[in-house]
Amino acid sequence: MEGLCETRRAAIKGRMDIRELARHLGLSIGTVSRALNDRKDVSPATRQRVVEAAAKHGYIPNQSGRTLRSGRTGTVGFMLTLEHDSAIHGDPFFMALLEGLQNGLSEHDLDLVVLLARKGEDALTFLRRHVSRGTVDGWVLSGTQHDDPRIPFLLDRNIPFIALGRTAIARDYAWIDLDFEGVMADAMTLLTKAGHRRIGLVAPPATINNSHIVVERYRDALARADIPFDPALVHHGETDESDGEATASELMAMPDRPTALLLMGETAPVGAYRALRRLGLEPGRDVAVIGLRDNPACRALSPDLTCFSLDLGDLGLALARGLVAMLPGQTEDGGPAVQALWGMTLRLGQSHKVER
Amino acid sequence: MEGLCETRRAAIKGRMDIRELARHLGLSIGTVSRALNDRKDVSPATRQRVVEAAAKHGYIPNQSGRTLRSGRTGTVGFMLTLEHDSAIHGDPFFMALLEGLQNGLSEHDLDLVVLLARKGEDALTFLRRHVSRGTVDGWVLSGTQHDDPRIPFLLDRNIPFIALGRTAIARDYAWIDLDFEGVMADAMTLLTKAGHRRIGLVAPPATINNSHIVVERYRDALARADIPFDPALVHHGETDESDGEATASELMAMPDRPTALLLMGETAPVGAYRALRRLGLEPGRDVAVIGLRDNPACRALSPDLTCFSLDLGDLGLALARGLVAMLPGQTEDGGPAVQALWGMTLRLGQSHKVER
DNA sequence: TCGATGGCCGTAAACGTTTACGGGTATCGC
DNA sequence: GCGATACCCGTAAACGTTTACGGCCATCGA
Repeated sequence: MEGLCETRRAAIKGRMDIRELARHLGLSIGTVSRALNDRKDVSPATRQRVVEAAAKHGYIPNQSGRTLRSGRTGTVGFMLTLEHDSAIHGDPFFMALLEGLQNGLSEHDLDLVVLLARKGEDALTFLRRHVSRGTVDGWVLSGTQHDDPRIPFLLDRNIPFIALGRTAIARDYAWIDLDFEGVMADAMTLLTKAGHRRIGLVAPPATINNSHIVVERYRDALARADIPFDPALVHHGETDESDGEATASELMAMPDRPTALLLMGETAPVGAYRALRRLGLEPGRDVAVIGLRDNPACRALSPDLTCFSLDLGDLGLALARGLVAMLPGQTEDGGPAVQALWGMTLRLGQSHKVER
Repeated sequence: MEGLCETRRAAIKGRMDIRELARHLGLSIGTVSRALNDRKDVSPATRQRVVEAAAKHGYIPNQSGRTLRSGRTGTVGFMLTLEHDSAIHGDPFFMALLEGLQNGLSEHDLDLVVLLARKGEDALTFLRRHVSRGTVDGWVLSGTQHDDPRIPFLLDRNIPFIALGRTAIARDYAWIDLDFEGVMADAMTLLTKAGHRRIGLVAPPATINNSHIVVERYRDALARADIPFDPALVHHGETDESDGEATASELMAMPDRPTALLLMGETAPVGAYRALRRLGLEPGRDVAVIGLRDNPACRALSPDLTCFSLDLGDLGLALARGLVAMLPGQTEDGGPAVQALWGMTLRLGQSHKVER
């Protein structure tokens, strides 16, 4: 009876069970499980025999079964919110990042799972849904808002996570953020040293956290150079291509128009080039232009855009390691949560120059 | 005893069980499950009462439990192989596609899960690993090779999938592919009508399936225009930026150099523009250039690149619907597997022109 | 009135793992 | 020779759902 039942299951499903594997080996499923999970209480000889048999029969443990019992999924979730789709679509930022993340997680036998919010689904309900379904062990959060409800949500349930980007939340959690302070300092120094006194700034929307940092450092740099702050020179927008074009047009239509543009968006410089040329102005000759990152779109610009670069693969690796340290049972404790700024290096092109 | 045990579990875990929810309602867990899954054998009044209680307590079923029992995960996997990373990194193709996919799946209460192969992990072993772990119910395959082992693997185990791209495999399966036939016909007509007789072609690597189609149609078009085929004008490469630059340089160094370049890669035109200008040649004036797709990088080019466009969101939607029709229990049968070409429309810029 | 039918609901057995617990040897120290 | 101690291994109970099955009650037709 019992034997019949087991053969039936194996025959029907055609899948290698841990039970089936144990039967082949003449062992109990408990021993097989212990052997495959590198736990103690298994003799080296048996362990090897089990591992070899598993490889031979192509046995890979069912994830639902092990998750249900152990509570661990062996996966980490990356939350991709496509709220501002234009900003993301033009953005190869994440693709390169994902690879680094997966590489970092692979070191600990973990897998990365990228999840997308459903149409019209709020970021928090999306997170809540997947958290209570138990899809992943930990989270990498991107696109952090100035006041991001996901952070307290995860903190209160002490679910491991690391954020790509700071917030205004005054609680202790792990994050890595791009060094916008350094970027702004370098860019503003370059421009003020060259004699620019009217510098147009395109910053991300005010809801995004780094927007505040950018504007703050912009004003600091002006003060250091004894230049009065003119709020009309600062624009907040989606920092995508079309917005870059519109904003550059507006700034250049001012009576006392800027001599330099600082565009803190991935594809904004593309639009800015277009807008300038429509006005008969050439970037790098009539107007100085500095962008944020040397992404493929900006690399296509001519003259070469002066902007900043970073190693996205390394950043992904750092995020992965920061998160892994917080997962239960990985190390003893992992120490304090990582909080770090990720430096970006200035790449001089031709676009920051002007002829006087 | 029993009551104590249950309270302990709920107190410790702090999570709302189906058992806990049933206790609150004074119902059995079977009835609760049936009510939430919209099955029969539940009175309308009870059903409503259960649904309301679930919403009130924020109960969301644990995925591992339901998957383990039912065999369904409610998710669809998108396989992202970063083998040719340069081709992908510069490629916002997928990001836009993913959104359409998720939207299509949301219609059926399914979720998209993007998975990355580990470093050095073969595409097939990656797939085999996740299939036997049972991570998803169906697959969307991209980057199909000319002879792709993943196709027979999934077919033999009759696991639902749809491929973005054809292969040379003569078996019946669902796929949607870009209409490279149409693209090549339109592009070649444009060039030959303009009098070009030496047209340089940059095609994807020979292992990629569409590479064959591209070259085939290239020769067809030449034959139609009574132009002899010169194999020296055809290059196979990664079709990324640096490769586009190298290939364009090579082609332009020929004694009888081409008067037009046809670049069937996402970012190859960016490199080509750069190479041409280094030789003192201006795209759209001295050499005609036609690209594949109007991605952000190509949109940054000046003069405007003549290339093709498609709605990636719609494509994702179509893929999702094609796959959903194959999932068990969705419809009666779903009919024959969808096999379709996805049209691309020509966008005329300035780059295809030449002065004679 | 009675058998049959159908609507609701509870019971319990799965699904495939992990893991606490206990038992059986062999080894070791005295 | 004997108790104590490792070292292995098997047993069985979880984990949270779904679902086949059976039972109860009300309704209905004759």
